[in-house]
Amino acid sequence: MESEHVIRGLAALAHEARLAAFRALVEAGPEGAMPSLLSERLGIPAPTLSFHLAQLKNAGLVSVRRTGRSLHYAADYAAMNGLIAYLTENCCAGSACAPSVCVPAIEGVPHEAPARSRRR
Amino acid sequence: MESEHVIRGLAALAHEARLAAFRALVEAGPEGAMPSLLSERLGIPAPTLSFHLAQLKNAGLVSVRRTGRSLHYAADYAAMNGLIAYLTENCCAGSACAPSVCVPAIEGVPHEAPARSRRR
DNA sequence: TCCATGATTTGATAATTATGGAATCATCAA
DNA sequence: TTGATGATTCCATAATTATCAAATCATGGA
Repeated sequence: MESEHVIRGLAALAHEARLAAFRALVEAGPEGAMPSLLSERLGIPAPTLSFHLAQLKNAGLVSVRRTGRSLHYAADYAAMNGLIAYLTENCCAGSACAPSVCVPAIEGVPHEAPARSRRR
Repeated sequence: MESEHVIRGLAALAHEARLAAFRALVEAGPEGAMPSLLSERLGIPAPTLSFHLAQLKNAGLVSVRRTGRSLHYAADYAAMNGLIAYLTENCCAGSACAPSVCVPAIEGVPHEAPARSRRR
């Protein structure tokens, strides 16, 4: 079920701490950021932040990788674009819509442009 | 508080019934649709739908107008674009981002294009 | 080993949100 | 008025979500 996935994404972003964390990661770029940094930067206790990052991860909006004893969370641009595409799908009855696409300009892994408004 | 408004919008969309209703309204265009129609189309009891439409309205994502004894809810494209703009703000550290804009192609009231990525 | 550090899990509590039948409101036509 | 119709509000119940101290896990040195 496609919409279910979208709903999880929207719900994940619909919280002050998570939206702030996600935006910080979006700014951070493909490199991502460590929980300890985000915790300090956003003023969120580590366990609470961990809970919220888990939600974002569960929703597929961020990815994690480990380097030594620290983790690096990074925004998943493709997932974000997918969300936006779903919202704007069919929005203009077939015309006048500029594509909503966002790709990290920094080097990083090349993300393919997300599918757009497949009309029926 | 800007983010608070965005959070209300995201939370409003992060629900199966509301996302379905909003998308139906997005498809319906500026004309909008009546609750009774949506209720039947989406299979949602009238009181429940009314509750959810109120949430969408409270979040500023839809507008309402009355015609006789029926109401017409319509998607607010500018609000939707504002949401998307907020999410993609700073997403690419300043480059490579196509603008995310959606305007109703049908006649209707002309919506100004939403503000995009005002960098700091 | 043992310690220090970065991070998550546990768990108990608090707060918020969703549901839909019944009652009520709003408008119009006869 | 009265009746019919479109829609919302009330309200009790159910379900979900958030918080963070304390405990635990994971990794890399000394």
